[in-house]
Amino acid sequence: MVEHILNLDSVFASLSDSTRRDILRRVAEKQLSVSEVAKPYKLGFAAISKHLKVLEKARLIIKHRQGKEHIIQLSPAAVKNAADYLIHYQTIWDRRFDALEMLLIHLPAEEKTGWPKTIKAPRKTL
Amino acid sequence: MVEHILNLDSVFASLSDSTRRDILRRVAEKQLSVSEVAKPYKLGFAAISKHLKVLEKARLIIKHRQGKEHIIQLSPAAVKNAADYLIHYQTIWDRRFDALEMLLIHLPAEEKTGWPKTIKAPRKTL
DNA sequence: GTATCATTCAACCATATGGTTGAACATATC
DNA sequence: GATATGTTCAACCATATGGTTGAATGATAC
Repeated sequence: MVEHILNLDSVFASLSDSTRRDILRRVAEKQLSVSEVAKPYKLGFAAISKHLKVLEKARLIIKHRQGKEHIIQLSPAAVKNAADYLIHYQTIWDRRFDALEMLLIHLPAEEKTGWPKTIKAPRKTL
Repeated sequence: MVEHILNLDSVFASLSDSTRRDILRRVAEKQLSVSEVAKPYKLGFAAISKHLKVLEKARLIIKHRQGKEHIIQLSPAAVKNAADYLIHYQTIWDRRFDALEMLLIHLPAEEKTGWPKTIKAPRKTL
């Protein structure tokens, strides 16, 4: 099903930097040259180049040359795969979340859950 | 809607380490003491303790004392929030993915997309 | 109180990360 | 060919990360 190797370490590491998340977001809207990518930030070109290399290694973007410019685009396949994984994670967590929620709703708090009282029980409306 | 501050930097940084992802997965199944968490890995206790602190700071787990043991549980609220965010991300990406797919289906490849020919077009069945 | 068990803290080390600067490389233009 | 433009590379710096070891803390057991 998943054709490409999804390196979760590098994908999540890529996403752990807000500049890179912002770059991803902008590149998702429209393909950009490296200069265009760099424009909004007060970083040097080399720094942007490094960020792009991180994103490229994580297969979140594709870089290719067009004349003297290097064009950056979101890498559709890798993004799709990452999204699939995240959905899977989300499912696991939601299930667990529901289970914990059940516990909290049906048990008299602290007694069996072993939670400190300062921890709020999750709410359905959350 | 989101009550707690979701620090995406620390959440994604937490998820970028496979040991921590594994700990999260195991703790999601069942609450564990620090020793129990540590057991499967060949790391020292201090290393595990550090990993747990990273996860705690990212609000992905809750730690509390029970006698002389420290019990680790998945932090439901934070996990729910993280999952919500990931779903959102996934939605953005899926939308973008669909848009790229449209482009690739309806245009004669390389000419207007500017993609190198070695890049496979995404497939509906992916 | 003393010993023991569970865990953390402190100090240290190696490597990774995010940034800088300035030189180098491609491509386009004159 | 010379020059300008766009981007990367190399070297460097500061800080963060992931690990170690050994001492310190906190709670239980004797």
